[in-house]
Amino acid sequence: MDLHETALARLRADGQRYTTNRRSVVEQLERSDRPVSIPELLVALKDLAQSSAYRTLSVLERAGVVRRLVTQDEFARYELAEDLTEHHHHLICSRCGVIEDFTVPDSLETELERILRRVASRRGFASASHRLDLVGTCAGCNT
Amino acid sequence: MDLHETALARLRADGQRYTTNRRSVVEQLERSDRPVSIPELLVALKDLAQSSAYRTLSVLERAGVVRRLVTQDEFARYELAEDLTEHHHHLICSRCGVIEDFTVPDSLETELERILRRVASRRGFASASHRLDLVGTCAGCNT
DNA sequence: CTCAGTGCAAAGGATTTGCATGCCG
DNA sequence: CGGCATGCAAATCCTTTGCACTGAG
Repeated sequence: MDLHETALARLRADGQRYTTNRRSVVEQLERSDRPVSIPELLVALKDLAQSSAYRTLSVLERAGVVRRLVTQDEFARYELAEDLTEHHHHLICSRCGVIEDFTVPDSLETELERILRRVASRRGFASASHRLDLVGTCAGCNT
Repeated sequence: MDLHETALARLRADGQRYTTNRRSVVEQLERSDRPVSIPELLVALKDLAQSSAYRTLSVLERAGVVRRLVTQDEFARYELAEDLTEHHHHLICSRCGVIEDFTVPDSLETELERILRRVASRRGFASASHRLDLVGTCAGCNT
């Protein structure tokens, strides 16, 4: 199924429209291979007002189209929802805040899932997803 | 080595003192079995001013005594630095923001480390540590 | 046409900071 | 004693919100 059709469907299900602004934001996230902060988004989409960016992303998040990431960085970052992309993890630079995507072998993922499911049920946590990040300093910041 | 001696040593190394306030904060974190937010800290330590809490934790973080965690929650949370406690992971409640600790089998940790080390070096990331969290809704929020 | 979405500017709220005071080393 | 840490209050800055206008359906 197409990304935009899915986005449209999810917004509709949430009583929302799929407007030009919202489509632009989704397209921008699709174009990027890493989570995007709002300042970055505003640079890429000159006609988007800051408040609209916040509002749009908030709506898209509630509809399950995007996911909000919070890091040590000063800004929050957004990416397409997990089920609209490939399951992946993040390399986070603790110096400049940039985030890159990476994946691990399926065998490890499966093992992880199995163990985490057990932990969750033991603690009474519901419908848990996991998050595996690598934190360090990126190539750029090391030089 | 004792926790407070280590804290003292690390602060000294950073040109800082280990004052009463700072010791109280470290003790409070030691006492808690989960990361603590600043509002929580202020309740536990009535005599601590809010600005001092922020400043103290900032100093302790720079000295490598505590670690700052950021979640979707409105407040940041702090815990003792990884090497002062046991290596562990977090169950994060996306509803109320509470964080609980958990551990996974050594075999999985080892496997994780091995693979992540490979990913990091391939991407030019330096001295990376990892972070594995479970996100869901806690027992309290499910009822 | 109607109402949700948008832009602008102002408000919110966690966190940071300036400054005077007090305590640690 | 001298300078760093602390408290108080004010300032910052990301994010949210009020309001009037515009555009989608």
